[in-house]
Amino acid sequence: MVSEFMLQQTPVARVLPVWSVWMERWPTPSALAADEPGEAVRAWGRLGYPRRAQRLHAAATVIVAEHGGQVPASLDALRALPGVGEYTAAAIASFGYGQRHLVLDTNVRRVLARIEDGCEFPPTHLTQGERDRRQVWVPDDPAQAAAWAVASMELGALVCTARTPACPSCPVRESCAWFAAGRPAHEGPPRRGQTYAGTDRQCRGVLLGVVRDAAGPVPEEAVLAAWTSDPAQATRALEGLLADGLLRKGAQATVTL
DNA sequence: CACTCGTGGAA
DNA sequence: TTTCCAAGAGT
Repeated sequence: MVSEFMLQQTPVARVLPVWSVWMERWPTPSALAADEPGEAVRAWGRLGYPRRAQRLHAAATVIVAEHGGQVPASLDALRALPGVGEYTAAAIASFGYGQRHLVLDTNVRRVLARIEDGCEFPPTHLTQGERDRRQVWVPDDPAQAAAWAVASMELGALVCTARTPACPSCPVRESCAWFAAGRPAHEGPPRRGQTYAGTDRQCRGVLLGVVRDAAGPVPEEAVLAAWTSDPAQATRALEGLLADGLLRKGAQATVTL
């Protein structure tokens, strides 16, 4: 569950070291729940999207309060936990409990888009229709389904990659529609296009980083001073971080995690 | 459905 | 140097 949270939009290589330290410190949901949410945010380091740390801590609290400290096995119970969406719930139930679910992450979506649809990339947004069409790929036997979930994801992560897929060494290239079609390039508009420099997101990251890397409470003034290009934006970002509970007001105009 | 929310490494 | 993008979730 911890690794699934950390891997939401963050590469494996960057997650590994943080995950090791985290699991050493908080081996169980109750251990995490007993500590401060701010400590979870601090231990999150620079993995990005620190709200995931906050939600993981909140999920641990719910697990202790409602599930006896054990990560629930049912999809519905998992889905009800903060920070657990369709993918993460299916991943935990499948990888952790050997259940039969469609674990449809970005890797598997790409793999099946190529194999079945002959398209280089899946649509931008996941629809129920796509989900229905992929569901039939899941083996009937739960253990086989769980193994298939891991395998299809690994195939996408290591072989059938987004940029330069290793088709020559792909074990299923003979049954891949995209390969058979000569690997046609993606049609349509660019799939993404988000600038990051100068955004509120970057600003929030800078401000939170100041507090995260400090030993104790940081003067509000010092936090805002970390973003000089647009003071109004800094003020707005700080308010947002406080509203989100990622930062808290301390004594004497200071802020803490 | 569209938008927001971090970060850093590889192409 | 700029762009792309990595095991998504919540509003």
